[in-house]
Amino acid sequence: MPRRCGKGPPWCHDWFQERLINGGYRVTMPRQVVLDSLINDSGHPSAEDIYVKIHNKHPEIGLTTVYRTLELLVQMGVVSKFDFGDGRSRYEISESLKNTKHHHHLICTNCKRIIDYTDFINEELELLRRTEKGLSEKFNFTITGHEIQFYGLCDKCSKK
Amino acid sequence: MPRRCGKGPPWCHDWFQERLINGGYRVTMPRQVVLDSLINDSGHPSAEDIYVKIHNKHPEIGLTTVYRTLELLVQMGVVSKFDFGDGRSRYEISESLKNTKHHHHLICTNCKRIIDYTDFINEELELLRRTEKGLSEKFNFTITGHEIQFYGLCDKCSKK
DNA sequence: ATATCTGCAAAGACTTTGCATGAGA
DNA sequence: TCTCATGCAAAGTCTTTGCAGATAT
Repeated sequence: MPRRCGKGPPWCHDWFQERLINGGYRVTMPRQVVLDSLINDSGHPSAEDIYVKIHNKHPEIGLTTVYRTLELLVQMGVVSKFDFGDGRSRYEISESLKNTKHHHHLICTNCKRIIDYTDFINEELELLRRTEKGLSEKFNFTITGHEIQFYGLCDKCSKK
Repeated sequence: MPRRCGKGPPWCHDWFQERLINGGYRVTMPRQVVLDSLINDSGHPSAEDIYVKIHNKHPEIGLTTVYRTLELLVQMGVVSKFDFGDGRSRYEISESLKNTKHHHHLICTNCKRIIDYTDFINEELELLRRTEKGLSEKFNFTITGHEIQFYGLCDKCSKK
């Protein structure tokens, strides 16, 4: 039977507890803390970024658990995993669970700065939908996601 | 003074020798062998794939050199580096140096199969050009490349 | 009660670095 | 000749795994 948050701690989310239970998983503190950290993060944290961020309040949560939790969250479709080519995976809460608009990424290959852009998105999305449809028909793929990113040098790095 | 291939071995490419020299690099056997392997590879080999592929004919070329050469080739713009989320980098000769059309990738998240698709590319490219222009103006970025990939399950994997 | 989760330490996978030897110009 | 490139082994990162103890239901 799903527990209810009531006036619970900030990392307590009804919908998440229910999704865990429906998936046959247990509602644990580390899972809720990691999820909450991602909900309140506007960036693209790596596993270690998350570990460090929650470490003050929750020193009992280990890096291994963060990795394992992220894997679970990705598998549940709650979180998206990205690779921007700097050798570590980065995570972001799924757009549908956040109040942010759909966006793509612009990455500076020099300083690794990542910019989310939402401009031009509508046009892109429309094309993506069509492409997705075409691709799934032609190759018999069940398409679950896409990634679009632009690489280049940011203003500061290109001045040098 | 640039050497000329003449009736040299298959891995001898005039233009590459010149580009090396112009860049202040030396024309060495491993560099030419790695480049030639990529030219004759229609897939998306990892560093180790390349190492294995050339190892029979060139057992004297070590994995470290393959890594170092790939880094050089990417930096020279001769080769593109990709990350499909399976924990290793993958490489492809730049389209302008090969007789293949521009393509994007469709990746099966289960069996890791990668399909190059060229359909819908024209429409995509046109949109990308516009987006690139818009982004570079808005964020003052010097855009050097883009990556578009779709993820999903291939026909075989989605049947299971 | 008991199957799942967790933390720690150790192992694993890929990539990079240090250094002496070898090769290109 | 003299600098740059290479191979080997070792080190470095990020990530995963094994296992005993802790926790959720």
